[in-house]
Amino acid sequence: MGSVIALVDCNNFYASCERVFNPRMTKLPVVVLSNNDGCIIARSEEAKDAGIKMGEPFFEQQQLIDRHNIQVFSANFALYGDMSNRVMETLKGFSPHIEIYSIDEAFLSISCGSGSPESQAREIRRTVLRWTGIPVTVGLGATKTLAKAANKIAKRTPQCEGVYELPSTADRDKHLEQLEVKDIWGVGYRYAGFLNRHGIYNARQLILRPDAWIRKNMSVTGLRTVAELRGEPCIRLEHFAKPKKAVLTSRSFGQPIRDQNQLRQAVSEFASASAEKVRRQGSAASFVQVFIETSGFRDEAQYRNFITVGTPEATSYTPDLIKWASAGFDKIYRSGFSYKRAGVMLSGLVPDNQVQLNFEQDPAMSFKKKALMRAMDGINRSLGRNALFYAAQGADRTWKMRQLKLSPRYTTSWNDLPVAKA
DNA sequence: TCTGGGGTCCTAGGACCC
DNA sequence: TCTGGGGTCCTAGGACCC
Repeated sequence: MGSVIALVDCNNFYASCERVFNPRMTKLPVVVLSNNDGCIIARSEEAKDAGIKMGEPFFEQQQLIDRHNIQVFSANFALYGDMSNRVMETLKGFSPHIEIYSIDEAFLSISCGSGSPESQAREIRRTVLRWTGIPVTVGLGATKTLAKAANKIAKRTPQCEGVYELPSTADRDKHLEQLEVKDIWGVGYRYAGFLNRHGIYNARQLILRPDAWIRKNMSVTGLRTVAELRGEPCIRLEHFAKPKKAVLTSRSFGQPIRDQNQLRQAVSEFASASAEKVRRQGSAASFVQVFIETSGFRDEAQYRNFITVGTPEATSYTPDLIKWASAGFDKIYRSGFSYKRAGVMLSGLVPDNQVQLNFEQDPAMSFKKKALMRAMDGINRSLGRNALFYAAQGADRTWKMRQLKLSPRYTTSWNDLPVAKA
């Protein structure tokens, strides 16, 4: 007794970020595109009302966009990441028990001591909006899954005004009738179809099924989801971010690449970016995976392949990782194809300070490598990504993304600072 | 035609999340 | 012309061992 889980979710987060610095657009429909200006990955309410679909290719929605005068932005993840930090810092003021679940969501454990959970939730909403300009919705429930469910209901019910609490009393189950199985956290497209075929359409019907049936058809993860819907906490609040087990950097290219050297440069760049992410969490990688692929949408010869290369000892040293990635790449590259996408995954991540040194290796060298990486990361942090980069990455960037509608990095670059005019 | 019975470890694939 | 990117967990089945 005494505490409840709140799920705070930023509304249409990327679209909202763009609007914070474009007050003129407050009432205009806004969409944000994925990398390479490929798909629509965020929509303001007005854009949703206009019938713009989530995840659809931009070019297919172009007519609708023109007709409704929808404002279009290329993804600006530097901006969104920074805005996310501001929102999360604000939330930390409301509860020390917080799990940052994604770029735009956090679970908070709220104690019922100081005001009802609902009044606290309303205060959270007001404060985040005032301090960051980002509107949020808060769902309240006895478990994470119920908080998620409450959030879903709040979002689609205007009368909730951004806050909804699933009651903890016995009649909670009736409220679960409002929740379609496809909207349950942990039930995706496949399971929703399966459940529907068995006559189960909403969360209430689901929790009435016997455990054995759930276990058999939806595995133990399904069982956890159902227990949580019944009000029994099974998924803990993770206060500390767990280190990632694998890190991936991949991109589609603005233009297809046929040339081996150019493609190798892209692969080197992805290896370098992944290495930096690995260092940031204090890890070293035991495996390097490289993949390359052709478009899949084009009516021409297709090729995709990947390779896993084991490193002699776990490392986070960029030149070594570029070397292994390039070697792998040269093994899987085939000429005569138009490549559209490539990526480098680093896995088998171990804490950097526990790396087993090869006995032939000079400990002083390992120390120098780490010092060099620290210096390089520091310079790139202060002067911008890739201020320093390796020759292997190539200087011409022929494979760069298309980002025709990029907004300025208002909050992370002095040059892009918004200017108030008198 | 017959072709044990366990265990463990690894991997590929499928499900999910944002 | 143009179709995102980055993760986690679970399970089944094969390899291998005794």
